[in-house]
Amino acid sequence: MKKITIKDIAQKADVSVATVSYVLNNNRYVSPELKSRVNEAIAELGYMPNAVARNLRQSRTRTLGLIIPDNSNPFYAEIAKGVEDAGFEAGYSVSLCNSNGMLERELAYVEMLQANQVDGIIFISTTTEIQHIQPLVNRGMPVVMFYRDAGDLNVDTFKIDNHLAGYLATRHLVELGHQRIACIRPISDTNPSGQRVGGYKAALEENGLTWNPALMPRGDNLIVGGANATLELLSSGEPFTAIYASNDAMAIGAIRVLRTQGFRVPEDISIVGTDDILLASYYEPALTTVAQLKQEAGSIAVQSLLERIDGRYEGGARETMMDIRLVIRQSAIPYEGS
Amino acid sequence: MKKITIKDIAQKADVSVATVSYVLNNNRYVSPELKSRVNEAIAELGYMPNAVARNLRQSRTRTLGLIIPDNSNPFYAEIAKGVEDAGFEAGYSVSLCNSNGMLERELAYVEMLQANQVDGIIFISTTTEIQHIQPLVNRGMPVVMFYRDAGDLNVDTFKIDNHLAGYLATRHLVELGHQRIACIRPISDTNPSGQRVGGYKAALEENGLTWNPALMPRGDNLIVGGANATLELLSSGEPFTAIYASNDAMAIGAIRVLRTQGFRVPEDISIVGTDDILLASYYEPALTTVAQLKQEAGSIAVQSLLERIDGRYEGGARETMMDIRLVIRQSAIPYEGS
DNA sequence: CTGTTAGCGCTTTCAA
DNA sequence: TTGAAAGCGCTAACAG
Repeated sequence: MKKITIKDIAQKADVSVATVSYVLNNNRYVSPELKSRVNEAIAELGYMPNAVARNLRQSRTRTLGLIIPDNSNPFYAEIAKGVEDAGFEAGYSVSLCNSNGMLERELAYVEMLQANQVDGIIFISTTTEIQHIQPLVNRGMPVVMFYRDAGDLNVDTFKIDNHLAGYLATRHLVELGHQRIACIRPISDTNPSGQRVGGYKAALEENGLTWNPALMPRGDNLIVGGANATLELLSSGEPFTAIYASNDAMAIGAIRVLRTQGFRVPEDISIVGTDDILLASYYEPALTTVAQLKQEAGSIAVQSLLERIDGRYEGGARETMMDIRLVIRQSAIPYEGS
Repeated sequence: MKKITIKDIAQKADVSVATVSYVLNNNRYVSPELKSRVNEAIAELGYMPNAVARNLRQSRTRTLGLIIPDNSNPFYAEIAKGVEDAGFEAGYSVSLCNSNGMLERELAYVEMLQANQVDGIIFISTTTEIQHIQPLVNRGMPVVMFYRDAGDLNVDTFKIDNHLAGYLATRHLVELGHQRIACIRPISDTNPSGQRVGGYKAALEENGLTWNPALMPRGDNLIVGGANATLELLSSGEPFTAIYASNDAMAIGAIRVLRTQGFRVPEDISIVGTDDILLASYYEPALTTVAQLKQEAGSIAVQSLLERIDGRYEGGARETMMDIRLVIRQSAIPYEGS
C-alpha cells in the first residue's frame, strides 16, 4: 500500500502542492473550484497529512511531555488526566513518562523528549534538587514544575498552599462548634505538613481561640507517627474534642489509637486530615480532609505551559498556589456540648 | 540561542554530515581520528539530535499510541503503566490518549496518532463494535486490542480467561474445605461475568461436587445485584458455607446482606470474588478475589505490537489470554466443619 | 489568485 | 575509509 502524499493530491487535482497545503490548512484564499478539486482528490485517495513532516518544517510538534513518578499512583494519575485533557482540548498530544522515582530514568526521558522536540514539559520531579533541568530550560524549553522551588530557573511552579490547608481544616472544626482542637503535626515545621500548622494556629486565633503546645504533639508523617502522637496527646490529660491532623496518614493513625482507647470517632472526637489520600475515602469512617484539585491543577499547568509555548507569556518564573478544597466526609461532626 | 544541527558539527569537526551521522548511530566504520573530532564537536556545541528529522527520513517514530477510556481509573492506569514501562525499555515513547468513553474522542485520537505516524496503537476501545478501526488496520498500522473480538481485523487481542477465573476462585474454596459453595451470577451467562460460572461448575465437578441451580441465584453486575441474589439465596433455605461471586461488586453486595442478616464473613460464610476492583483491597474484610495481571498485560501487549512493528510477526490476528491470579486476602477461610 | 521552490535536519545510497 | 547529494513530506516565502 503506497503512501499518499500531498504530491499525489496535487497531481490528481491538477494543482500545485502549495495549493493543496493551503486548502489543508485553510490559510490562504483558494478558489472554490480548486478547493473542491483538492478535497475530492483527498477523499478519493484517502489522504492523511503527515504531521512529522509538518513538525520538522514548523519546528514545533504540538506534543507535551509529562514526567511524573508513576501514573498508576492515583494522585499522579489525576494530574495526568488533567494534563491529557487540557492537552487534547488544545490539540496537543501528551507523551507519558514515568520516572519510577529514578533520577536516571527521569534524565533519560528528558533527553528523549528533547530529541522528540516536544513543545513543553510538565514535571513532577523525583528529586528536590532540580538543577538537572537547567540545560533544558536554558535551551528555551518551556517547563512547568510541581511541588518544587524554581530556584533561579525560569520555570513556572505549582504548589499547594499548606498554610491554607491547615486553615481550612481547622476552621471547619471551629465552625462545627469545637473549641478544644488538638493538632497532630510532623517532627519538622518546615516540611509541607509542618507548614500547615501555621494555618491551624491562624484559624484558632481568628476565632478567638488560643493554641496550646500541649495539644500539639509531633510524630512521623506516617500512620504510626499519628498513632504515637495521639497516645502522647491522650496521656497529657488536656481535654480536647477534635483533632486536626496535618496529613491523612497521621489522621488514620490517630483514629486507630482513639478506637483502641475506647473513644468513638466521630461521636467523641472529630478528626480532619489533609491530602485526601486514596485510603481517606475508603476508611471507616470516611475521612473529612483537605484535598488538592489534582485534575484541575494538571489543566492549569498546561495552560501556563501553552502561554509560554505560544509566546503569550515571556516573563520570569511564576508561582501558582493550587486550589484546595475541604472534602467533608464522616470523621468530623458538630460538637454537642458536654 | 541558535539551534545546533548535524551540519554545525560537521563543519566544526571538519568532516561530512554523513560521517557525523555515522558516528552518532555507530553504523559504519569511522576512523578513531574522525570519531573523536566529531565527539568533541558534539560535546563542545552541546548538540542534540533532532528525532523529528530522523523520523521523517526513516518513516518511523518509535512512538506508540495508547488509547484507553480513562487513565485515572486504576484499572487502566495499571495497564498504562505496563505499556509505558515496556515502551521505555524498548526505546519507545507512549502517547497517552483518554477517550473518556466517547467514541468521537476515540476517533479524534486515532486520527491524531495516524497523523503523528505512531508505529503502533494499543487500544482499549470504548465500544464493542470496533469496525471504526478497520481503515487504520488496512493502512497497515499495527494494532493490539484489549477485551474485544478481532472480528475479521488483523489485530492481536488480549482477553481474560473468564472460565479460568471462575475455576481458580472456586477451587480455592474447595481447597479450603468448603463443600457447599453457592455462586452469585449475573443475569446473562454470555457476558464476561457469566462465562465465569462455567469455571465454577468445572471446579466443583473436578472435585466430585455437584452444582445446584438453587445455590446459583442471579442479579445485576452491581452491588445491589449481589445483595438481591444473596437474599434470594438465603431464602431458598439451601445450606452453604461459601459463595463464589462472579464479580467483586456482587461479592461486596453479598457481604453487606450477610452481615445485616447476622452472618459473619468470613467466619460463617467465606466469599471469593473476581476482578480485584480497587475497593476489594480496602474493603473490610479485604476481599479474596481473582485478579488480572494488568501491568504485565500492558507489557505483553507492547511485545506483541513490537513484533508486528519490527516485522518479526507477519501472520494474522492472534488472541492471548491474559494471566490471572488468585489474590488471597481475608474474605475466605478454611471450613471448620459444623 | 496560484505556482515554484528552497529548505526543516537527518539518513543512506552511490561513488570515489 | 569517507563524502556528495538525493530525498522524507510539508510549509511558506517569493514571484508572477
